[in-house]
Amino acid sequence: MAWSIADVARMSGVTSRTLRHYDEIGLLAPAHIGSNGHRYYEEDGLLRLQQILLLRELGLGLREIAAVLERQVDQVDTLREHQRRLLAERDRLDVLACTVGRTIAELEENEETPDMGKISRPENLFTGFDTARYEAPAREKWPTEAEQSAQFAATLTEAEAERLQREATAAMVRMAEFMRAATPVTDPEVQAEVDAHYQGICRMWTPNAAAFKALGQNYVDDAQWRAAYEHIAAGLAEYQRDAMAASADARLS
Amino acid sequence: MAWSIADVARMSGVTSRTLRHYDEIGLLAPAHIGSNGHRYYEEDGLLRLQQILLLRELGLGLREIAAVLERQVDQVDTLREHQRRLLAERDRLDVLACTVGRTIAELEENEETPDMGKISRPENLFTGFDTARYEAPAREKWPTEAEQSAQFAATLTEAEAERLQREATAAMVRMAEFMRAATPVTDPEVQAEVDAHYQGICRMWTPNAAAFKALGQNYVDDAQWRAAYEHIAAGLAEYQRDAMAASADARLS
DNA sequence: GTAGAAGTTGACGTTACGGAAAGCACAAGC
DNA sequence: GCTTGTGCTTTCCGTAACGTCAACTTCTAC
Repeated sequence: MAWSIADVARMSGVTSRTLRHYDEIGLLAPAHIGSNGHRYYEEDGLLRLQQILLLRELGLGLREIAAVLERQVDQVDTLREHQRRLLAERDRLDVLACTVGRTIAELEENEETPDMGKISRPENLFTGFDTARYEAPAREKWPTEAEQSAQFAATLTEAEAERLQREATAAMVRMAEFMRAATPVTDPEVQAEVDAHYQGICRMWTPNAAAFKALGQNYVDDAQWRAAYEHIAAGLAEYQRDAMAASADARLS
Repeated sequence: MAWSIADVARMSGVTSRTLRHYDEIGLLAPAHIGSNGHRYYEEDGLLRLQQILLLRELGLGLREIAAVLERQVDQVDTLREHQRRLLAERDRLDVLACTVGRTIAELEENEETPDMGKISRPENLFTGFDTARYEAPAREKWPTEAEQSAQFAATLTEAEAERLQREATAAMVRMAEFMRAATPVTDPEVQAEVDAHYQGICRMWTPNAAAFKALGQNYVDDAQWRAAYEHIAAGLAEYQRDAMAASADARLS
């Protein structure tokens, strides 16, 4: 009893295209091929197809299925590993769905603002730059100054805040270029960047030498600031801190 | 301030290949291109890239991201739909992992048998053919005969049982061909098939006309039998039943 | 002057097929 | 004998989002 490709397709529920594919990749060859080129399958082929489809429904790849059927690997090991991947992927999707849910909630919450449709909130930028976060770690040491900077931040429109963020990002990238070129932190160009940074901070408050150095150290110590710098280049947080310390020593008291 | 492709790659954490890809598909074009062909990005490009990467981390496809950023679709709607898909896929993987776990357990349970490494257990065949299941629905009406068939099934080796299953599958496919050709159930060829079926059953017990007709009706009524027939061809269960009834009327008493 | 770094385009590979095009073989009906 | 229809064949393109060469140009540094 020989079945044509359409017979097997009807019996198994797959398309003839799939059967040709399995033949092509060597997963399931027909028992013989007629003089007209047609594929004919026998019962052992059907049995093999049944096994293929069972494993396929479990989510295994065709490569793995072939290895299992050729007895090259142990099927229990393969299935155990596969299950591990399935569970990991399930958990990933679970977390992802939660994140999407939170994003939706945030978008809807801000819907009444005229700025609807905006996705780039500060916490989503790569730099993690955030005026609210900016002041937080410093507040413990200089509460009065931190209060001033908070008041300043409150005066900004969102567009202005965004422009400041982009400027800060650009400055960080320029610093990274200096670092990559192994420019000493005392180099005039680097110090000019630090000066610009200092001027920016002075729009909020005016740190003295110790405060400015502490701020630099904070970029290294604070996890979020450090991540922001390290995301741009490895070692950038330390480089920024050293440059700020050099600037403070040279020009502040 | 113009950044090279490598600058943007460092800042954003993606590869330059990815940026070229985004340019290629029109998702993110550089601000301008130098006379040497190099891509240069400006701040608005960075901002757009930030949005792209945020949405990408949420699992959206680049096509959808483009639609959102071009304001062609509402982002909240898109995210909601996306979340639905994520949850559905998560559930699917959850079920799949459970199924794989059960399969592993079954395989390990049967490990001590000499037949380890075997995947095709009867319940996994497309036909759903199973000698244990075969007798169950009939047992209520003809308990004695069902007991005989159970004893017969117990005498079979697994290889013999499998051969019988394949024979049964082949017979079902032949019947499906007759049905597809609109062959009347009283046709001699069809009746020959039914006779062979009857002979097979007679190896277990010997139904009279009423029992044989009831068996055929059972193929239509029982969900598992019906599914096995319908899986091969729509309407096959009824066709089989009618053929068996015709045979019973003509040759049994 | 030449090595090295960084850029470019182009093409192929990945998964598991779907779909279309173009052609061959065989049967039925005119 | 010719057309039409059916079923099969091979071959190629497309999918998502890039990774990975390969071959080439351009610019900078020693």
